Amino acid sequence: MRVASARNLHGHVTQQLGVRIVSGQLQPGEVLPREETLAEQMQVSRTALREAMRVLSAKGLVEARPKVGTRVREERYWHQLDADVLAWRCASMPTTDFVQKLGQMREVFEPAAAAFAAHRRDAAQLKQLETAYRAMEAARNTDEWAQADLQFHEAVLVATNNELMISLFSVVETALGSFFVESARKSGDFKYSLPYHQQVCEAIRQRQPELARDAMQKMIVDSRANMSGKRRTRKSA
Amino acid sequence: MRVASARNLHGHVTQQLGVRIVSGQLQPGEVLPREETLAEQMQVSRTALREAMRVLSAKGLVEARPKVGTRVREERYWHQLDADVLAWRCASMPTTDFVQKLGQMREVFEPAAAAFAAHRRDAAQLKQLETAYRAMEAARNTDEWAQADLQFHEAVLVATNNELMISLFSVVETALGSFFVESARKSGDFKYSLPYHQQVCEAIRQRQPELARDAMQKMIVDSRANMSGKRRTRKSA
DNA sequence: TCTGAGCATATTGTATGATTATATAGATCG
DNA sequence: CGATCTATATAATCATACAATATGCTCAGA
Repeated sequence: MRVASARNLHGHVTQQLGVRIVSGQLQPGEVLPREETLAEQMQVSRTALREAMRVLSAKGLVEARPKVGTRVREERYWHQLDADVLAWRCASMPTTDFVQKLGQMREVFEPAAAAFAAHRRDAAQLKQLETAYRAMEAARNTDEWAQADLQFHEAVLVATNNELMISLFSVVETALGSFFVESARKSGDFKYSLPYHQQVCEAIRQRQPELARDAMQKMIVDSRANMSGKRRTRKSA
Repeated sequence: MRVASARNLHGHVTQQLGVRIVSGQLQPGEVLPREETLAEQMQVSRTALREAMRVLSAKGLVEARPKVGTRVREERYWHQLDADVLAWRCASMPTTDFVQKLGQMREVFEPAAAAFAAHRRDAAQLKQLETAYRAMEAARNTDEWAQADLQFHEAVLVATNNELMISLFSVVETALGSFFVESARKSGDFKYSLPYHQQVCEAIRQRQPELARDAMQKMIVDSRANMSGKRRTRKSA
């Protein structure tokens, strides 16, 4: 998932202001300094500042009106599923509370996605899935594992043939990504969840939605327990 | 959910270009005319055009690079869960296929949301829910019903205390909204789903997640059958 | 002929100043 | 006291100039 590139100047400005808003440094309701002043403060032209504001406005973070100024909107208007908003939030408040909310999202739609995938997958999508699975089997270290794992889950989502779910996965997974690798690193045996993946893969191959759903469900519950520090149950088949 | 207002000039431009891209009139890979030319074609200044481009770029629809120009990105990069992208899509391709995908999303996360709500709701949130339910009971026509229905489902989502789910609901529901009222209008007895709502409400009140999940699930399945034209089964309690 | 460095060029990126539209608050009139 | 009109601050739009940056071409050298 591409995130607001810092390559351009307005990208920098967008990011800076975005973080300041999402982190709470700029409170909702607060009106920002007028364009000219703020541009001067940030050492950029009004053009760059305005383009940044336009983006923040599109993300629901601010609202600009003539005469009154630009004010920070309340949280309920923020586009919480926007990749940038999510990233800024992860950067500024890495509270376990927020990670749990992301985990809840996964827990909700990944098992459902596995079921849909078992319904609708085509041959090419199954092949992608099996390739990812074999890469997980072959992984020699946590990095290889994490990469293959991500591809596996992405393959499941792609096989749903529902681009809305793919997009949701992409957003949530990117936000959770850093925690996954950390989790894998903490775990002594990083391949402990391989049997679950095998079951999911097999169920999708045989077009058995309920089996796929259950296997995915168990995998996530176990993964969650592992992330929260609890010792996993060793499985070998 | 606020959508790109057409109040501002760049809002108009954003919308026009957005629709042209999402509808396929502008194909992925295609490079747009250079800023100066395009601005002239659309009878706006380069400034307004650029601010629109910046927004479209933030939504993943286009990518601009010096010397090469601005090109339409492939669909997999589009932010499919963006409210505007979704709205443009609904406007340009009202195919049943896409409506089904939206319905799948609902089917996945609304029952889960009901279960979470039963877990985590506080007193105020329950009150909101019950208020919405009574409004549904009291509805005298399809418009009142549709409004109360929306408030009911929103109250369930709010009670999850997970702003990511709230946002997802807000986006999906807005896109589906027009189809709901149409569905209610087509149905002779628009209150046929009231018993399901009662069950959901009661389960959340009693903090019984699984009951809430099941009731919501049944409601959605039934609603879906109704929308696809099949005659509903008359229920009275 | 092939290869790579460097230069020319087209396009977006940034900056600045001026003008217009708009919403708020205050003044004025009934 | 209330409604309407006016003044004004701010964002919105426009026009123009200049800077940065990729791309592709040219041309020297092997």
